[in-house]
Amino acid sequence: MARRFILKRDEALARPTLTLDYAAALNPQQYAAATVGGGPVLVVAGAGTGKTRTLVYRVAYLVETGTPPERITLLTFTRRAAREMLGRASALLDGRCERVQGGTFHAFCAATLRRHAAQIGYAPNFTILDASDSADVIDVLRTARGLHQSSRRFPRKGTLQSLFSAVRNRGGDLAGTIAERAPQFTEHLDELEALFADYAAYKRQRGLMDYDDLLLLTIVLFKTHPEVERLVASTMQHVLVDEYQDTNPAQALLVACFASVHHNVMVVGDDAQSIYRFRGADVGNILQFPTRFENAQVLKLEENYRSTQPVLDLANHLLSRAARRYDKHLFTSKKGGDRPALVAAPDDRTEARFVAQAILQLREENIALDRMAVLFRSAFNSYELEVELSRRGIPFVKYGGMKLAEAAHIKDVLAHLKVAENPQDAPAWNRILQLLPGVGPKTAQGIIGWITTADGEPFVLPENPRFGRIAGGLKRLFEVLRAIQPDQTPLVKQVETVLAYYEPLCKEKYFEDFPKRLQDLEHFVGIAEGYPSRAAFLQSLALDPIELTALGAEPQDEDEPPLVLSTIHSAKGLEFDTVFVIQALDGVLPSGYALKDPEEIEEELRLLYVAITRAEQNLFISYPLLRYSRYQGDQLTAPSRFIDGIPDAVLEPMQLVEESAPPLPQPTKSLSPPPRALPPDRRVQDQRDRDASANLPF
DNA sequence: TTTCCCAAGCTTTTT
DNA sequence: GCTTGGGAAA
Repeated sequence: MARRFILKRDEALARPTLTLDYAAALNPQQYAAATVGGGPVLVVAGAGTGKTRTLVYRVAYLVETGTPPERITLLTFTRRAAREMLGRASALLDGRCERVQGGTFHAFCAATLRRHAAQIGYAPNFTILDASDSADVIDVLRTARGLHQSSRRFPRKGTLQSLFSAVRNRGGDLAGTIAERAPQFTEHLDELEALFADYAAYKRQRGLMDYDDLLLLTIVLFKTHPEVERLVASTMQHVLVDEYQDTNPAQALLVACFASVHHNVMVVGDDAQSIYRFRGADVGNILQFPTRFENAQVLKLEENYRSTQPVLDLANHLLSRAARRYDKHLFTSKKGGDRPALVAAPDDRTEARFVAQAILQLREENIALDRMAVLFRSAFNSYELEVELSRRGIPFVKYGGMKLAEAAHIKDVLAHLKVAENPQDAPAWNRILQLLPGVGPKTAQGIIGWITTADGEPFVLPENPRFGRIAGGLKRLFEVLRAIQPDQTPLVKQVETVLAYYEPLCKEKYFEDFPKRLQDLEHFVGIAEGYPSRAAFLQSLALDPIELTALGAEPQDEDEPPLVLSTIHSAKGLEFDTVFVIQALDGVLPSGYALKDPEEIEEELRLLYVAITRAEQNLFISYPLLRYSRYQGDQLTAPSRFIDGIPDAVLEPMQLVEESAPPLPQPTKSLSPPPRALPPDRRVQDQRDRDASANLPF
């Protein structure tokens, strides 16, 4: 290691006057973490122990004690989290905290790579591929090799993409990954290897990077150009990493790089809340932090400020069932609180009715809608509930699931912008060319081959008789591209230009639900307004995707902040007064896919743990006894193995009872239709009789 | 070569 | 319920 020279602090700053009273605002453990000196620090923070608060105060403390805010880097899991923390720190202290560098690993790496692209043989305008873009690229390459028509079944593009990604973000090799995750494809290993290599070469050649590249190429950049690593690391006087339990090996390595000059790195996390193993996250990172970083201090936050003791009792109970022991026992000094309730509903629809009614009832008790959340394993688990909420006019937003930029029509528009930004972006070309009538995969490939190898002015169509049939369409497309090419044109103008061209095509392609899509497109213009440039816009959409469904929220009750529906993954780090966990079924939570691997089942258990520890006051876990399945009609279900057999003293069974129907009005002679059959009012009744609830006849 | 139609297959979580 | 893949018509 290089010799170190420690710069003394400026005299004026040596004894700073702190404007915040840290000791009063924080408990002793939080205070210790927020004000700890330099060096590597691991903060193990159980759920609800004020981790975010501590980080916010940590940022403020560093700024107050003289660290220039732009020398502090706060790495978070989503950009939303970074924004929120820096906003809170600013509110606490002053605007200086806004200048703290904050964001995700991916965003930070993308920015670094743009600055130093040339050093790894990329142009700075490289395009970022999201997972489905990347699958599309793989699909084209697969077809080019003729693998799609191999006699034995060959994995699909999505499967290939996730396999390739798994190989790269776990640092293994293809053969091993296939053996472990998809042994049925072992016979295709040679072809897969070749395709994998094609994919890497193709991206490099066309200036494309997928999510894994952002991290891995940054590491390559650092390793091949140590001076860049030093440069970057020397600007990072303090590195703070949130949700460290969900970092993958590449991210852990990056943290080490970032901290390689100043060694001031604080990582915060909770091994019991690690829920991104499927994405390559490795709990080992947090467990091995003390060995990886010399002289690391380990601090703990243990007292829970979020939840009532009954909620924590359930959380603790759940963790005690894990095969791996977690060194956690959450406690609170809060008194009182209701036992979490377990609700067995006869079917999905009744479950949805129960949740909707309970929400209305709680709202009557003055709990704001946005202080309540409904959490579930997978985005589609809430469909039934969404219908019910809409029917009752309860406003909601949904997080998780489909992203705006994943909708086909939005991808189409984006592809035009991407081509303008990076004319080498073959997958984007492929998309926009195939929108033209008469252009299919083959023609598109031909044109792309010609475009991406042609020198000189992009978007100028030569006189080429081969394109006769489609010349008109191509000509209009190229006019649009030329019009938007310079990024000096205001972004909104660019988007509008593309839309004017695209809308007729869109109408043609998606005739049935064109109006709905048109709405999204108009919304999309509104989003574009917030960005200074096309480049910034594209990067932001790739790295901080906007929830499609969050936009769809009915704005009918503009002034009432909406109820939150969210996948458990997307609810990470949030808290709510009341939480409903729905569809707590075996095969859903834990997911059916997880059942073959004990490690994965354990991750599902942690997922439920994360869900229930979001609750401050009220917690309801519900499941339907019958579920409608697309192939098999109604199916009997089993409650999640995680909640099965938890003592009533910890998780209280609650029975749903239908209000008895009002007496039927006497039929009259007139044939006027009966009054619109509104479903009778229902009551939630609390009964102790668990067995009766198991076979509700209704 | 494109496009249309039908059958088959599968369906998680996210940067 | 939706996407993907195959086959056949245009």
